[in-house]
Amino acid sequence: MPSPSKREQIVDEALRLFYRHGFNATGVDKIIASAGVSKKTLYSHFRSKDELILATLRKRDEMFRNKMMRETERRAAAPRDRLLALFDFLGDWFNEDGFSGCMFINAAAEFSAQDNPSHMVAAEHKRLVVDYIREQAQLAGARDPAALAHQINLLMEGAIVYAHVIGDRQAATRARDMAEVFVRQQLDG
Amino acid sequence: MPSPSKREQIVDEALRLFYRHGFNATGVDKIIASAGVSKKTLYSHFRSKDELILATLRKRDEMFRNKMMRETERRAAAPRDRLLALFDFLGDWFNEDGFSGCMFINAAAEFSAQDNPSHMVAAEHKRLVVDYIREQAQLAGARDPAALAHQINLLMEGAIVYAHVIGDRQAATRARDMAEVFVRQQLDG
DNA sequence: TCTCAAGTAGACAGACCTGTACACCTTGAG
DNA sequence: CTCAAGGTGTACAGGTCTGTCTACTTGAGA
Repeated sequence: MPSPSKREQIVDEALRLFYRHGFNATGVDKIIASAGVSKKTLYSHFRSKDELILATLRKRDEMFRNKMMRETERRAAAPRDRLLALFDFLGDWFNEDGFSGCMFINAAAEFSAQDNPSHMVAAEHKRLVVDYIREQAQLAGARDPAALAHQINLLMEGAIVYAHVIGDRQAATRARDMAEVFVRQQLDG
Repeated sequence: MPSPSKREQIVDEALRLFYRHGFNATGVDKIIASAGVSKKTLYSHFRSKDELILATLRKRDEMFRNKMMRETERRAAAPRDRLLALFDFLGDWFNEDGFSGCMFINAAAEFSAQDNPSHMVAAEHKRLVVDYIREQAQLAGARDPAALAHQINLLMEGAIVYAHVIGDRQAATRARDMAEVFVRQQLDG
């Protein structure tokens, strides 16, 4: 049975390279060289490059949402404050070294067809993020948690695009200020 | 001297293919086959594929902003209404056949480095869109036209991501409703 | 110590990539 | 009619891509 740790090495390195350089621009040869494994090992874990891409997207989804939840909950205890703390998390992310936008937006860009498996994983990721926001909105006592979650998520997506395409460093705080309006709308008065 | 109409044929076809399938995934051979020109003709107009990509992005920028302005101004006469009509334009665009997101977000995704020439054209496009919104905000009498323009544009970017990645058909109206809040904030009371 | 599974290194097939070169055709101006 | 410029079609060089294959090495358990 192939070793799980080798598999992890491959996925971790593929994640880094796909995120930095894109999916089509990153060859299998570069992945195995960086991961320090042979081509045969890679193909014993994954039937094809496409399957490896799917595996990296699933891992990224898990890692990203875990970090988002952890960081958001570390910053604020009350659900209402957490809705805004999401944007502080974004701000830190934007200023990380090697920030290259949202990997799922990038995947949707390269795999444009909605029925492409990678595109579908990206869409699922976005839905799961909205789910988390909706939970917090519900805990905070929002009148329409689903609507508020979509509003907040839409602002987050906008901020990500701003930060990556234009390189706007204020994107996160700008979006946070906007989000505050909708949070107040649903939780005050 | 190479014929300008041939050049236009090449750029038009490259635009269609790059938008639908992505930049790296579209080979020069496919472009010349679709455009009905020989390889030599393409390379007499463009020194390299990269240069062709830049030319298509510049044309897309021109076409997109012209259409955006035309459609927005057709829908509403008053600058204030135009700020919201932008989202009606987006809604129509999202429902067009072959909608594949924003070509400049896609370009930034494939050419992730901020100093990549294609990425820089994408950033410039976004800045020019903001400029137009700011003009309208100013005409409408906004207290802080630049801030309002950024708010509206951030909502537009969010809507585009929603529409493309998740395939949300309501993205444009959702964003429009959100924009109304900020327009009111600056133009009423 | 023997065995066998998992791994490495690397050649290879076959396709596709960008960009160049060569031979030929077409067309309009002098 | 001549001829030069722009164009076509296609072969080609040199490289990269994915995915398969062979031959060899390593290490742990019976």
